[in-house]
Amino acid sequence: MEHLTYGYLIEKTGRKIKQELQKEINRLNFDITVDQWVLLFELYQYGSMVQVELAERTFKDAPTITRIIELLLQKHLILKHASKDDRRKFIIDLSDAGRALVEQMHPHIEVFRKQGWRGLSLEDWAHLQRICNIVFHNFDHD
Amino acid sequence: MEHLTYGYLIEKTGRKIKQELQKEINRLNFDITVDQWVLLFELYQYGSMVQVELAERTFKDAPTITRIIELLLQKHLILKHASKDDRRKFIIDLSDAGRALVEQMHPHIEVFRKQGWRGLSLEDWAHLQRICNIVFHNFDHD
DNA sequence: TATATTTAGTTGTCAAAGCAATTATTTAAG
DNA sequence: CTTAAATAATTGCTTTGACAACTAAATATA
Repeated sequence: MEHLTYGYLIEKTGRKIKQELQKEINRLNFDITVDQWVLLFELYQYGSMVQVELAERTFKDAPTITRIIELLLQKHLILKHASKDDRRKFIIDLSDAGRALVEQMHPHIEVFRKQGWRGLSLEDWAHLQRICNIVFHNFDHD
Repeated sequence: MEHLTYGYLIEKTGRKIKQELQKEINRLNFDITVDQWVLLFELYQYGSMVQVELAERTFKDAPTITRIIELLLQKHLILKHASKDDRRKFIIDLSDAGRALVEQMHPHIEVFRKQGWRGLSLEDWAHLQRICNIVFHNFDHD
């Protein structure tokens, strides 16, 4: 564990969380990736959305969103239809199957999430938020 | 910024750091990626190493290391030679060009690193380490 | 010693990240 | 009103991450 830098530490931790969550999803026999889950859950929480909004919310770029959407369409978990007021836009919606999947997965994800936070407090959460947000902000623009 | 989970927050922050560091490296006209930098710097700090060791130190898996090494060889920044005592192993070394590059880049990377930590203290660093290590450990094995 | 198990490294596949370039459409400016 | 600039989404390219399957060599076991 020598002397990692904060960037290294954060990246390593994030990768670990993602990797283990993926394993858990696989163990439960749900056939989607973590990033696909994130996108579905976003739609579940905030309702149908245009692709740019999805990109902003998930901090992914437009091409990445395009491709995740492609995969979720193949799995029939979302619907994509053209916007009427702006013909450049496409509105993305959960399908019934998508909604059902989110509702089935959500409790398991919550359990997983809590397990990862074992031994940590709400105060720690406040710390983590503060630190990450400052770092993020320090790099945002300048 | 709604109500992110810790996993989300950590991943988002890590991605931001990596992205901005890459931009900085590009601005300075160094022709390598962040992950290639990490590997070079590891060799610079700890000396020549076998691929498994590089994998452990950087928390990357063997195939990823194989491929990063391939790219660094193309750029003549490292050397790869067979180990005498174990014919499965390959010893990876910095080339003179690699060493020179690290020494040229290092000060800039340090400046970048410090800029990202603006407004944060040593105590914050201790907090971050504690939190990340606990989360990591919570997922390590169970 | 012969056989089985680990270990080191490689290759292939798919998903995702980041970037540049492109198309189509909308909005702003002249 | 026409042209220029901005926006939404897509496509292509390169790198990385995770996993599975594989080869070759070393170590352990019978």
